[in-house]
Amino acid sequence: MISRGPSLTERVRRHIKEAIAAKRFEGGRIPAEADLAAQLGVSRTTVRDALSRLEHEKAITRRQGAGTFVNQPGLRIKSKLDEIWSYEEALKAHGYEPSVQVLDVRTEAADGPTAETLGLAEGGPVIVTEKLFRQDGSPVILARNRVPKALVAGEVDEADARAPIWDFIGARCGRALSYYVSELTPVALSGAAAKTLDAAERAPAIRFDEVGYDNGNQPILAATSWFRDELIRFRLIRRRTAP
Amino acid sequence: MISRGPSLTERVRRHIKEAIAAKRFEGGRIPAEADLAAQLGVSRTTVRDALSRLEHEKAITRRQGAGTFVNQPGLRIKSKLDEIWSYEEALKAHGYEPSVQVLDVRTEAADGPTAETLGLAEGGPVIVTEKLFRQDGSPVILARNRVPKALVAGEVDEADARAPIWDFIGARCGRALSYYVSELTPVALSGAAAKTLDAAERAPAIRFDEVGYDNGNQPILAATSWFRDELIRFRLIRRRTAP
DNA sequence: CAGTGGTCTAGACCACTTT
DNA sequence: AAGTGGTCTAGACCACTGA
Repeated sequence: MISRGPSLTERVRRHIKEAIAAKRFEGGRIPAEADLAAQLGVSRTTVRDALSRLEHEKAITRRQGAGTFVNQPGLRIKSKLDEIWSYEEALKAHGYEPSVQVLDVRTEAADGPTAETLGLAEGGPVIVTEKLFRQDGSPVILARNRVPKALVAGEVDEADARAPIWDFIGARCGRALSYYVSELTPVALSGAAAKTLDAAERAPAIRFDEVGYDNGNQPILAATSWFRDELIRFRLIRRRTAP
Repeated sequence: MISRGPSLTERVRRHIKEAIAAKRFEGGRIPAEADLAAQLGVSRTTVRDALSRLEHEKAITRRQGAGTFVNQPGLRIKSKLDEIWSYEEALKAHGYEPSVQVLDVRTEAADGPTAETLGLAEGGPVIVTEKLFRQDGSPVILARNRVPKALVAGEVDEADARAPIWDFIGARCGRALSYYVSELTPVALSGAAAKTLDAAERAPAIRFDEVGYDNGNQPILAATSWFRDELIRFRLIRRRTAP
């Protein structure tokens, strides 16, 4: 049967996911929805909802008339670009133990573009934190986060800044980061960024310009990050979408 | 009522999508699921399925207990990286009329890595096409596609190669491209690639290394593309996923 | 508290794939 | 023809939001 947990659908999803991980499905074929429902003692709708979630995670493939199948491991990619939520986790997925160094925490006046993206008056105070992520001692990611000071309760010190940014926002702003809209630009590292990342002048890198939104689609975070690519690589899955 | 079309759910989805585009929902608030169901004369399940699809496309946001809301236009991004399916379409979304130039069509022996990703014997013949996409005359994307010759019916000429690659595969290989797994690397353009793209030596760019799969998760396409970023920019939405 | 989306059931028929 | 996922219905109760 199924272990306890949140919703029935979610428990069914985890149950199937565990079975996939344990390779309990012969030939990668998952039993028919009706069979699963009978086995687990739930309705077919519940099974279908669970399978839909797994399909969306690219864990399985459904083919009408044919059946439901476990995806190849290559498809179940770690550190998919669109699912990265924490740089620490992304680096861990690459097999290294990351370390975080807080370079700076300061309050400054928002410049024009920042004020605009965050919906502030120009010059309104923002808290800026800069962090450097290392892998085996080598700097890999440089991140600069900007949060409106008005949203943050209390003062911010280095220890606060060390936590992942969404933890910080959840704890200190009374709301949760829901998603990022990210823009991705290839750059040649230079000056301070190159030095901080211990990279050659004009070394190729990727810059992320991101805006973080809360559940109500209000912008609460403006972030810029630089990635050295020798040590971290991004993958994603592209699918056709309906018109 | 609802216009004719594929499935009821899909028709409901399009109906709602049109209403969103026409701004027929006051204050961006979409009626309650039960109301929509009654209005359209379908079950609430059908409405929910349609809304789920729209939610996945980031067209709407659902908040339990509160309601369903139209997303801000900024969220409904064009040319999202994970939804790009045709470079022509992506360029059009940037507001330019793209042109395509076929640089080369040839048959060659697969090298080791290509043979491995495509599941061929080493040295097995692959058809290679190289295409250059321009925007207002400026080269923007250089794409190199490799397809196993055994999959392709008949000979391939420039006119065949001019079509989008999935059209070509659908028409000539008897199967459909279902999705890509893409790896993204920042590079400094040099040599032939820099020259072809009319870019400065060591100009920053992004290289895509991709494998295209069919419905049965079989690899049928190995592609490499280079993008000049001055003219095209990529965005994506990052969301938290369930553990 | 009323209203909303979230979960869940039981059952029916259809479209497609495989044998 | 048998078996599979896809669609659709009608109805129930729960969890959460907001006034």
